Amino acid sequence: MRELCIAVGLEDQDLHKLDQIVARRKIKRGEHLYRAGDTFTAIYAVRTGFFKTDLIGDEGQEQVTGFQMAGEILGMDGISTDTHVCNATALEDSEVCIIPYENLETLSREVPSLQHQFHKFMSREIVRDQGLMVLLGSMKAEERIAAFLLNLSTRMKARGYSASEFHLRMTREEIGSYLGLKLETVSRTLSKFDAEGLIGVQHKHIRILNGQGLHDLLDHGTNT
Amino acid sequence: MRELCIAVGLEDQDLHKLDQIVARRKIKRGEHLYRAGDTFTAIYAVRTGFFKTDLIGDEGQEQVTGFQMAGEILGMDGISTDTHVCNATALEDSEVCIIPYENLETLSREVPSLQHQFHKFMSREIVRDQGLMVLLGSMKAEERIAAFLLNLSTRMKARGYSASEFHLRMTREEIGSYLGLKLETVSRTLSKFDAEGLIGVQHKHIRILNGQGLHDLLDHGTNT
DNA sequence: AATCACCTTTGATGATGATCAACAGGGGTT
DNA sequence: AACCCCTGTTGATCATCATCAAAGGTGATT
Repeated sequence: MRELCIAVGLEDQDLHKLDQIVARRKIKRGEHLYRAGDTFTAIYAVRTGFFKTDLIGDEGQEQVTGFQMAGEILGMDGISTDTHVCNATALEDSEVCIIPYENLETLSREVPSLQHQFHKFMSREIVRDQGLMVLLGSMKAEERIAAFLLNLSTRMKARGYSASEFHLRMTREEIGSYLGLKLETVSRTLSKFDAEGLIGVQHKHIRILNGQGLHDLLDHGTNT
Repeated sequence: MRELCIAVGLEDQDLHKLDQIVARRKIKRGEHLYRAGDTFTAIYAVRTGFFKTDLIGDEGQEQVTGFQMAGEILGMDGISTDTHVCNATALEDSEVCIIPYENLETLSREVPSLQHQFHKFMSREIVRDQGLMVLLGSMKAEERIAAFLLNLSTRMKARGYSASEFHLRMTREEIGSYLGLKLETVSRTLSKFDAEGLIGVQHKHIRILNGQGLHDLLDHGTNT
């Protein structure tokens, strides 16, 4: 339990209380953790694996709204209307902690540090979404891809994996959907970065060869 | 106090407690409610007026992340790091309720319905942001403008104003920034809608003449 | 090992919206 | 009333990325 993200900073006794309301669940690759329209009952903390969340627009167009890895929280979109508005799908065999929402509210009334931690996670999600809005609203294709790769790299590193070499769990199409680009543009841009020596691309295996070079792409091509 | 959005559904006695921690503040047009980098101490409920929030990217490019009107909450981005990440600016003379965050956490431990209401507002913000991500990631210029106008119309109506006739508080440039478009594109698209009889445009005064027509723009031009 | 489905790459073309530029209109101030 | 600045409109051109199309790779399944 100690590694459960939302439990950071809890006292032993409080951790034990949290432990009692939490269950676990394994999700196989390709399975849904929840779907848009499902009744909201719990939020989920990713223990292992990799997820995507997506929204289906009114006419069936899919838009990926996020990729979640170990330590990240899923499902907070459901609190607002007691119904999940997005789908959550495992992109590899995964395991989550199920945190029943009613119990979480009750417990966080007893444990201020848990309450505060939960609020921070909600707020972090808001900040993350707004960062993506800036990306979608003002960056060009190359900047989006560079930002995406650097973001993934940072998150991998924070989890003890290599920051410079990793496997993409998602397809080019899913990346494109997330970044507001078509899959061909994603593929082309990755090829270009590869040709320029910024990264090495072999299928889904990515090596960051010149992180600074990727950073430089972000710091210049912006509009006034 | 009763109209304070976050207070919906509270008992009289709880409302009184909330009342005791809340203060008010007037903000003149053009003034900041808070700025990026300010220490986070409170969230704000708009009582009257109109705000925009924006994020300044690493090289000074502004991106509007939202427009807030009466009953909407500002500042929840700050919980995550105890620092506001965006600016909030009044677009007309306005008044807000100041809800000191520490007091809110304390009180919401005593008042479950307040706690739940607060969580709903955070979640609603997440859902709103994700809706905007879909707009930015997959809609064309005309669809974005149509969606924007309809969204404004709906929110005006919910507050008792006319849904078919209202004043824009923001400039074309701010609309463009919000929608990921340039101001010229915003202007051109509004002119086109006007020419087609969908709306009437006189400077910042907008009349919705054919709401269904605007809706139809959304329901078709989407990608597979 | 062979087949198949899916993912990816790459090329050619075209549409959308950005950019550059000039001008018009309002609102406020003196 | 005259002026000025800010905001908005409109036109012409151009860059970016979407679209259409074809072919090559990979991994899974039989």
